[in-house]
Amino acid sequence: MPEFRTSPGMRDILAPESARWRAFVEVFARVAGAAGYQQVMSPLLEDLGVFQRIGDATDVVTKEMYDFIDKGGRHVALRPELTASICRAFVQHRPTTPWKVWSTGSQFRYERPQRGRFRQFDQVDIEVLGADDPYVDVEVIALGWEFYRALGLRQVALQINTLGEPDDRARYVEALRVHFQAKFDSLSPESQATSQKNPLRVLDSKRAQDQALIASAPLIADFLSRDAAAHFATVQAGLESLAIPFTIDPSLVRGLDYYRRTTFEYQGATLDSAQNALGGGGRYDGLVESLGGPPTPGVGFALGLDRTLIACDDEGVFPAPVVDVDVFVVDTTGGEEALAITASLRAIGVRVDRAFDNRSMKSQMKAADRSGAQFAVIVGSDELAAGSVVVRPLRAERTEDSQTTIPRLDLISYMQKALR
RNA sequence: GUGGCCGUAGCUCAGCUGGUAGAGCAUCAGUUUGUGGUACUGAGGGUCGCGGGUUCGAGCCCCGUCGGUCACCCCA
Repeated sequence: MPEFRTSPGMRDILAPESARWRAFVEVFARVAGAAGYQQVMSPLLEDLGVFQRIGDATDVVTKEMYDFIDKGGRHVALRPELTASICRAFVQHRPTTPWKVWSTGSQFRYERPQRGRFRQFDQVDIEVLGADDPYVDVEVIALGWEFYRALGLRQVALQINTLGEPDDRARYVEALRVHFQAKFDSLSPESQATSQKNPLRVLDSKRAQDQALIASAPLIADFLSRDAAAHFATVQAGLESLAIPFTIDPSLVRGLDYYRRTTFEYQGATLDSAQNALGGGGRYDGLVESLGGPPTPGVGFALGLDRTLIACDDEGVFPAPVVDVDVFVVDTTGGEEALAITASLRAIGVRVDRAFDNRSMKSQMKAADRSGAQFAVIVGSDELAAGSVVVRPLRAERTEDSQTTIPRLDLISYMQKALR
């Protein structure tokens, strides 16, 4: 065992998976860009207070934050999510609204790692600030849906719900509290505690013991104001007009306290129940204000890279792209020729690799084969003396005279034609 | 934070009721005195996670610890 290895919940992403991650973000950037969203890059580190506005009742804030005092005495934290940072950026820069942005990057939560869950994890993210229109909710939800389709995923289920206006939500939470209090003893010990702090969250419990009481719980639908009900109805109608299938899940409350009105979640059918949330989001109309900005409606989502890639594996879609070179230079005369040849070919945009350490020709040819190159350019002592190089096709069937010797000076134009 | 399972070469793993380590793949080299993909041959590489204990003797048993994994929790 090496003395040092990655810290728990952290990992190295090596090739070919690293290329897949890059491609993943590129697809997302394309989908978001095509809808008029622009990228925002915010710091990994913020004042702790930025994230505390997410809500004191959430585990993300109270138990899972990587926070510390920096050398200047500031209490800072590694971001546990993107939304709060982006809202802080909105307050700081006051862009014109609607501000439609996408973002991506690592986030940090101190949790026990398991399948589809790491302490450093990546998401892609969409936020729209400054528009109250239910059709923004629809656009955002549809964007996530499109993205999954662009990856090739088919077995994704969209769940939606509404939590109502703040007043609706407050009355509903109170009704839930009463409901759970009445049958307190039949709740699991964990849910008993949760029902005191945040009754909504009990609806999220996966324990069998709690299911009966969850099923008999009051429904948010009975607490909605006219405006909230109308908003939700328009969201549903919009999704229907786009032919995006969805299910209304009254227990979909999501983990962050800032959600108001619309909430939604994309669930992978192939993942089992524990970590089946590929992505989720909703409205968070009060968040910007709580960060010191003007009253500003907001809606957005975050999609987890790890879980989405697991879903891709399960469906056999979105494989890691192959990263090959075009040409591999084999030089048995010491390597200086290879230096010149690779430089001149790279200068015209040809992807070129070479061997080092003056290995045997056989060894270099093996490396050439593994590189995936279409051609090997071979320089031995004869070629060096004659001012020529051998160009050998590697992909084609092997035949005795498939290779050809050309003057060194003709190599650039030869390759330009051969690789066209 | 709680619990189950696991921890042997770079990777995947084998190792019977305890007798001081093996395979496949990968790597490197050779068979082929300049030329890859197949085949054959060989080589390098392990203080069996770490620390204690039991024993004449531990990879194998016991305790602890660290790490991994899965589940709860939480959430993406």
